[in-house]
Amino acid sequence: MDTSAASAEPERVSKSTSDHQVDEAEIVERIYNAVMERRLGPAQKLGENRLCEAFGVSRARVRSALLLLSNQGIVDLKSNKGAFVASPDRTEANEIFDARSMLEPAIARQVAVEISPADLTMLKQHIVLEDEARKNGHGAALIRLSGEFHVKVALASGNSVLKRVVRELVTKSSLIVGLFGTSNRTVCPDDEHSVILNEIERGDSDAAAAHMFEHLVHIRSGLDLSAPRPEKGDLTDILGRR
Amino acid sequence: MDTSAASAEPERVSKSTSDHQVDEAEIVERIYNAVMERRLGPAQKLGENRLCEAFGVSRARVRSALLLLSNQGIVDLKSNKGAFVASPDRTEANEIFDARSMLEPAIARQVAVEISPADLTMLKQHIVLEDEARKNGHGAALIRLSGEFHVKVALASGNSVLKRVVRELVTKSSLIVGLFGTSNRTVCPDDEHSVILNEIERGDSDAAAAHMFEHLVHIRSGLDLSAPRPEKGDLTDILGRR
DNA sequence: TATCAAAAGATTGTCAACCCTGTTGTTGAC
DNA sequence: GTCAACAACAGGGTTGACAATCTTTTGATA
Repeated sequence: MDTSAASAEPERVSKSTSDHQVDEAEIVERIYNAVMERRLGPAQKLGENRLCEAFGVSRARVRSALLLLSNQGIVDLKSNKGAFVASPDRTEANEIFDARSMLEPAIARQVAVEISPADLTMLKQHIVLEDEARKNGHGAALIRLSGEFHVKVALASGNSVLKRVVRELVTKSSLIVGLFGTSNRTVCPDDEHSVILNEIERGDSDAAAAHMFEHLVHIRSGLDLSAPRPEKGDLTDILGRR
Repeated sequence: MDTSAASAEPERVSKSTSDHQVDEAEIVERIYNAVMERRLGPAQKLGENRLCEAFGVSRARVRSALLLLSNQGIVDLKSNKGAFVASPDRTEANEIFDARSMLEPAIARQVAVEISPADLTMLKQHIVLEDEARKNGHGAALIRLSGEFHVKVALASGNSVLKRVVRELVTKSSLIVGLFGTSNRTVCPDDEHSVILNEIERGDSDAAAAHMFEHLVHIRSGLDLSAPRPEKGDLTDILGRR
């Protein structure tokens, strides 16, 4: 009884106004969010038929979406065996955080130099949302919001390419934290986000970049990459079957 | 992009000698290369049926490949109208080069700090290839190699995530240079690559990062941001079986 | 009882045919 | 002569069935 994927179906309005046929992008989006909120865990199987009835679409569409997700490294597509949520190993975890440590401080610096009032408001509101989620004990939402902050900073750079890349990296980071995280506090420590945002608002680009780097170091330090990966995967994969 | 295709690929000798079933990855690869070598120009139409006969595969496979390319921003997928090679506008061009200016100097710096002898050899050999192509007047090859140098530097970082991102950015840059380039010399000026490589070999990380940044500025300065123009060509000739 | 083998069941991979949308060329009215 | 409506065509979008592969169950045998 998994069904941990988004089970809510969009209103099935006949076809008069906005039927809003679910397309690949939406399926990708939903799975993305499910991963971000940890409702989907690493190595979890994504059967095509399950997804079909979950989203109410045909298999072809599900397969397209899975192919896209595979291309982004969010799911592993094993031939004749099916789709599984990606299960990054230590190497990949390090690669992703190395990449983030290269990119995100530079993005924060640029955003601190020049940010539009609208984007600044957006980020401030995001902090409010985070605080509310933290206060109300909405764990899943907080996890997702913590990741989204980084995406929104990239969005504030006005560079859609950067935003896409960061989004991908952040999503994989969610998987990594789920696999290697040592405590629940490791998601995004305390209120570092608001500190960074303050520096962005002040235009202190050096501080913003430095703290973004620090922030990533903190997240990373909450991981235990020495531990062997928990075996959620298929036993046949682990136990050979060669 | 690679997914797990690097693993076992048993020769599927179905009925003929070297039939070699082509999969999505190969179609993507070929179109990638065609774009890198400018055999495919911006806004060029990629009809599904044409591609089918060009590659000798079914439509479903072509559609999967096009979806992947669309997701990477290499082709535009217009509903009920077909697939077209992407035609980046000024905004996107700036975004891509901004992203490259953020990433690639940082990568060059890291590579200069620590590079394996094997990777160093690989880069040196690449420079040799570039020189040969330049000397022998192999324009298309030189164009592709010029882009590939940047990908190989990312590869030398040992970070497959970075490599993927850079590869995507470089490919789009090929489209941009094809659209906005003012002369043939703008591809990758002179021997800046070998200069950068020397600094990497010397371990002069600051110089390597600075020159990589300069190098990107040079490429960018060779662009003239004005209206794009479409091109033509026969797909079967360009993409025909190798 | 444990092990192996074979068949049944389930899931994925592939393909071909059908349907719908957009385009183009023609015709007829103003 | 110009424009609008309509019909024929081409092309992409969708669906369903079928084939190939893997997993599980079942049964026989040592």
